[in-house]
Amino acid sequence: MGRAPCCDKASVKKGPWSPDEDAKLKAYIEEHGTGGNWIALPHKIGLKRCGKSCRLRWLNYLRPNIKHGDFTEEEEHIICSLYISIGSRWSIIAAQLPGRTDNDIKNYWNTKLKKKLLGKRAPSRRARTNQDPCYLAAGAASSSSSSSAATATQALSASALERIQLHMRLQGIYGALACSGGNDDSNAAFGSAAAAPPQWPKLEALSQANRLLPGSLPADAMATTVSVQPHPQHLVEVDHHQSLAAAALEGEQQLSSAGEGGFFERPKVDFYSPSAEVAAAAAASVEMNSVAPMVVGGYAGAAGFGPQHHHDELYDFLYSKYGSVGGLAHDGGHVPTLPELQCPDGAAAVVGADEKFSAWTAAACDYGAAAGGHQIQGNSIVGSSLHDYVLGGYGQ
DNA sequence: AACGTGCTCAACCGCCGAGAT
DNA sequence: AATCTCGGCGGTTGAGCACGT
Repeated sequence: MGRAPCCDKASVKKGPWSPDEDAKLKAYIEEHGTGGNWIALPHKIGLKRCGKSCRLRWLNYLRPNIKHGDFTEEEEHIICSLYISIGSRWSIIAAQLPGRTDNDIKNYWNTKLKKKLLGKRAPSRRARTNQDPCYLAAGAASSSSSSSAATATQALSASALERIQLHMRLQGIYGALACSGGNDDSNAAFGSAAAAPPQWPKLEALSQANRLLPGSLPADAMATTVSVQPHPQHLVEVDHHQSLAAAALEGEQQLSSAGEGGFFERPKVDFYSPSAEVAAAAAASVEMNSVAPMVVGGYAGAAGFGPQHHHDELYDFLYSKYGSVGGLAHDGGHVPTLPELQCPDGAAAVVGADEKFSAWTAAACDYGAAAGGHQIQGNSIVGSSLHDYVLGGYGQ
């Protein structure tokens, strides 16, 4: 049942930090650094705190150049796009937003953005502790470790479910705008530009100036602050097809490297690739591309809807063009660009993301692009279990 | 004014992976 | 190779505040 706690809980103070404790911790770290040992640090300063607590306090609150509150539209957009792409990898998302902590982003997502995008109320305390069916459905996956019945539904994490919802909402928006008349044949829909479903919003580069992290921080203060290196070749400069191919190739490699016995069966991949060399070259520079899952899911043939289109769509959705519940103003039609995601831990993060992707794209992405419809085909378990959860979010 | 409910966010918990021994 | 220690991460909790009735 896990390893022993890192400190003696009986002699360790918990709860909110006092200004005095903050001052002690800040002064010490600014002068000496952490010494590479958070556990020993509180004893050196004379704080009755757990080392992990000190680390958290420093990283989330005391560290220089931390921003709190007031997320900009651009930041919201980045968070949403990355969440759709990689799920709840808050540290990776935080690495794209200088000055923001993973904790802040996580809180912001859970309390505001999720509701704005999904139109879903956060489960009440009562619902969480009792038997609220919606909450149980949503939380089934994350709390199912003790269950021996590893159903497909349970294998989907709560964040994956939310991402399905987000995608479906965008799908619905798209369908309402672009798809006149229903389409019961999903394969036909994929082959038709007129009925093509949207691809994932593309991540593009923020200006480099906006990406650089403060260089004045002590090295150990950057423990979870990942340096974002200038990137010589932005996705935005890469031919779209190259990006698709590269991302698909990378996903292919990662999935194959996951070895045999994977939980999910891979869907058949049939994506456009100009050439293997180009794809390989692009793959070397593209750490992650949110288009990849859609490629894996079989959408790559869709034509006529460039990444900017869906990027705009997400933005418009987020900022009320389509009457989302958020209601934030969208001034002047300017759409901020999104960052090319640079994973601090590189391949591992990508692999993890793709595992999630393969999970739900394979299981649930074979749904039709019918206008206004949110059908899920090909996996009745996922479809039925999602039904209430998904539809419950509409109409707000 | 009093009460109940919902929201926010700082902090905690427990697991995992990496590195050291 | 096995075990231990630590940093890091994502999920969850709960105190305090805001708001509605």
